[in-house]
Amino acid sequence: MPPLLRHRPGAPHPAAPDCHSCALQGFCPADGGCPVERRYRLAKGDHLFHMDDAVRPCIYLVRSGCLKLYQLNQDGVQRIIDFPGPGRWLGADDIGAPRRHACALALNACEVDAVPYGRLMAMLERQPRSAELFGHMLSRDIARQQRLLAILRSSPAERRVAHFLLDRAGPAPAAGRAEAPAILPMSRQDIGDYLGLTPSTVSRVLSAFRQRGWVALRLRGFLLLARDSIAQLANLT
Amino acid sequence: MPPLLRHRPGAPHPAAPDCHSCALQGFCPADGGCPVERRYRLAKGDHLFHMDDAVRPCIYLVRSGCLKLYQLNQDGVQRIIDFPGPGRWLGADDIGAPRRHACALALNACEVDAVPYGRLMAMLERQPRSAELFGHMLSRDIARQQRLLAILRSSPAERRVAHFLLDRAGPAPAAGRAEAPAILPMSRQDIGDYLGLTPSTVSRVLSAFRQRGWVALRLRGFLLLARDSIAQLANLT
DNA sequence: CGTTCAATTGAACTTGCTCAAACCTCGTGG
DNA sequence: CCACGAGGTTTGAGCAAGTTCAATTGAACG
Repeated sequence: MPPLLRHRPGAPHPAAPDCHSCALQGFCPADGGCPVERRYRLAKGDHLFHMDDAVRPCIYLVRSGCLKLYQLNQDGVQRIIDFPGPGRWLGADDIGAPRRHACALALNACEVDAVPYGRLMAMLERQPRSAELFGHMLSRDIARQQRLLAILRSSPAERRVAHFLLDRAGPAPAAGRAEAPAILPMSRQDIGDYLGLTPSTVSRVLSAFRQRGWVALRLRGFLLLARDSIAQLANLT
Repeated sequence: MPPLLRHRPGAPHPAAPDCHSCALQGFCPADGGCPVERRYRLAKGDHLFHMDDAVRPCIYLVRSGCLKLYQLNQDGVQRIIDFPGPGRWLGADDIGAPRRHACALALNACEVDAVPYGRLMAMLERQPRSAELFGHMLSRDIARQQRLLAILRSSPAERRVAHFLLDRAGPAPAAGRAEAPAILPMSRQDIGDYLGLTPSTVSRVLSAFRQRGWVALRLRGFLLLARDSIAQLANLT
């Protein structure tokens, strides 16, 4: 079990924990009743939870770092579900289930805040239209899954990778500002599993992008040099 | 707007509406407070709602028939999301959104019951652990999406079609009983869009199954002759 | 009975996979 | 400090699967 930060459970959170990029944006009451209970620090390779763990009734907010959410087949083959990073949450789809249905592994050093279901629900119920709020909260994840489904259904490899890179790079920088280097903490194998491609194909496509001058590649990161070209190829709908 | 059945809103549902196969199985109070407000009858080709319609705060329970849930690209290309049939619901992922993000089209004659969010939520809140219940309700859909994701990521065409047929055929009949004929109300194009294949490939695979004696094909339906072989090919994990 | 649209089938082609070899990176230990 | 080894990455050649395009068949409906 990973070490946890000092923070008195039950008390309102001592300092605003990155509210500007929080997944609960707009749901917390303005009077500072932050529902975070604990902060976990994970080192690279640590598991936040395993498949078939008993579900601790919490959702987790990712503050920094990047995780790999995956399932293990009985064949031992992994099925990547997602790579949640800062501003995302995990565990909401295990609400009401007895055991976790996936593993969550830290790809690099991570900070993760735990919010107990009880506090989340109490907070929502203090708001009018709690059902709508909760639904809206979940709908972002459903929409993300559907975007991935759309890509997997029938896109060539280059479009899949283009989409993935844009997703990793985040929103475009303000006009006139340079692209920030983006990290790629997962292996080519992981990317391939996520996109339905083989590691070889991922590598080939990335090399092709590099040769066209679209990206600068490093082993665990990249820099977008031609976001427009990549976005055009990805053909975002 | 489709015609609606006579049923006094606000009153408890006059007759138990197919509770044995209802998607709300286990959530309704035992004392008969069925939250259904109205029943819609749709003819083949009718839309229950369109993309970008203002969201009427209801979820819809499919009682009979089969619908096509899809989005329209700006290119005019359709993206199939799902084919909800009896016992499924629609619209839960639009909770909290201002506009519907997909179209729902009846593929044949359908009966659909509407449940207002308000009643659903009131019903859940009368139960202990309403959050868990609601989460459990949604998790079935998420699990379905993830199963589809797994298939799309890297299965050959035959496995995709095998999986689709098993999904359409429903659970195996009791030992010794014959397979019931299953309907296939959608076009080959729709099946292809759903599975990430071309209509040609779908047709080829179905023909191959027929030639192996695994299925009997009709234009808008089929009959499983060798469920075992197909299940083995689908290799359900 | 003819029209129309969907489904089937065939042939050539393209894409991404498989298999395999070479290479790079990084941690480990001499 | 350097050599070594292990694992991940890149790249190539051949191959198999599915697509594209087009022609044919079939079914439904006026």
